[in-house]
Amino acid sequence: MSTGKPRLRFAPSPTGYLHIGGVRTALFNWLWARKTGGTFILRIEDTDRERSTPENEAIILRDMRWLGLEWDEGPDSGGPHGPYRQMDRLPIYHEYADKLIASGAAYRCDCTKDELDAQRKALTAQDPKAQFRYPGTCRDKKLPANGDRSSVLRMRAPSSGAVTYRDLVFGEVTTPNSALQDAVLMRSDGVPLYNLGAVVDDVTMGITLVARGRDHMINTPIQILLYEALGATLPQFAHLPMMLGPDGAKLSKRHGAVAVGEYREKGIPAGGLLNYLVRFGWSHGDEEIFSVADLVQKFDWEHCGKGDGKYDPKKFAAIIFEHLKRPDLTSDEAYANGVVPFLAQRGLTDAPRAKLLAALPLVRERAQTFVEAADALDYFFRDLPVLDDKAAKKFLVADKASHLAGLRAELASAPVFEPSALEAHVVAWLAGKGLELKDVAQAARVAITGRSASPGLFEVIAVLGKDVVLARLDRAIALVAAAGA
RNA sequence: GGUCCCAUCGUCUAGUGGUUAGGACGCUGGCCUCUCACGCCGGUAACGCGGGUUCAAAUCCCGCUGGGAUCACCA
Repeated sequence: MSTGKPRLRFAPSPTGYLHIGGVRTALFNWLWARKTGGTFILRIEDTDRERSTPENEAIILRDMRWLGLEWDEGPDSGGPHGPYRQMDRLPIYHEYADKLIASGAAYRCDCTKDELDAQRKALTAQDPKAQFRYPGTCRDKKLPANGDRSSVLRMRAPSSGAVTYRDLVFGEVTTPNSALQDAVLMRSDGVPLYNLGAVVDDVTMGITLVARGRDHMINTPIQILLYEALGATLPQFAHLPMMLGPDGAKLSKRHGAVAVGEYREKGIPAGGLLNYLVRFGWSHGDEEIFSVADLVQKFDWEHCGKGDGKYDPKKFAAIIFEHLKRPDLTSDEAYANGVVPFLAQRGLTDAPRAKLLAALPLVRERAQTFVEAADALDYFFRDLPVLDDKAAKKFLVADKASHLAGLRAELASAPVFEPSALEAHVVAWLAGKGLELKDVAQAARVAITGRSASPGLFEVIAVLGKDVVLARLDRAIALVAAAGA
């Protein structure tokens, strides 16, 4: 605050895994903090004790790190405005609750939930369309601030007037106070509810810009009233449109993967995931593909859209593929790091780094995920390729035997083991026999890769090296001979 | 139902009074080719409706319709 630099926060609730909708919110906050040289804070809102777990918190932290959305202040790293876990901040909320009571902005209410539920039920029985609102029973009871623990804290909501604020994406938003009611701010057990916890934390942590999902927009007027009651400086607000499922319903598991962890396990690069998410509600002219560094430079609030969007798996796959194809977005080193765990899953734990880096370029434009890349890379790292039955039956046949033997001899005598030279060498030999490349290519491919589809034959041969290729051809020649016998 | 919000191809979007309404994904026709891909060229497809304002409206205003959010001692 004193530095004048923006302070932003992402405040997930550890009641479940990190959801990609949440990531989008985190990303926008993080981008703005990084672009402006501000501070990005991770705050854990764990006041829902029934559903919050330390395991979920650990998952959120792990996934945020995997995404590269590092925080400057947070529950594990600490910072000058901690603690960063709401259940560790209870005394702060109590202090602010007392301030609100003292100023008359809030009061204690000892109506029980059962009483209120009964009233609600009675009302709806009488008029099904009526909406129950707290009748203000305890408004003027002047219950002691720190007395009976069975009382909740309620805000004294104004019934007239209106709250207007300027949203960075939605513009001016006005809500009449008549729509408000005396909302509960703190439970009878002394744990704050969302509106109180968020406001007190945002005030005490010096948050200058609150960017969150549009589903929170309804809370903003209440929170603004609280800021005013506390005499605190208002932050700016930016609400982000919703990301829905392909059918327009709330994005959920039945639409596919929603947990960040699932994307990692499927071999999705983090940068690609972020690229897809940023395009949800933000644009930069016709540009679609961005590195994280691009985004830090280009992101702004002016070009955030207001309309909700639907998640599109096809578009998602296309953006991911783009990141996987382009070395400027996923460097060879990063690609290698990304694919290594999936090679390990196939038992290929000792793939030599140099060979991996040499083989990668052949696979990039053929793999939509690191999982597919590991599959495409498989035969580079086995002594002998796993032969695909159908491919072998079709192409490793008797009438190819002499071609394979001839190819073996040509490769054995090839002066340079480099793709274009190899191709020229082989094509020349074939031409002498009145043959074309396609007459031997598939048989050779199956012999060398075990499959009927692969990157360019000579590129593969060059990466594998002469000894390996000759050995594989020898095995195939032997197989053909055995089958013919 | 109350309150708030939104509305351009199927999807993500560009567009801020004058454009043949652009791009991307998808779908599709073709080219390239040792297989599979990549790539390249082309096609398909949108301003929800109705009123205004204006010489001129996808762009501004109003209404309608449609969609979403929210109305807990969840966040």
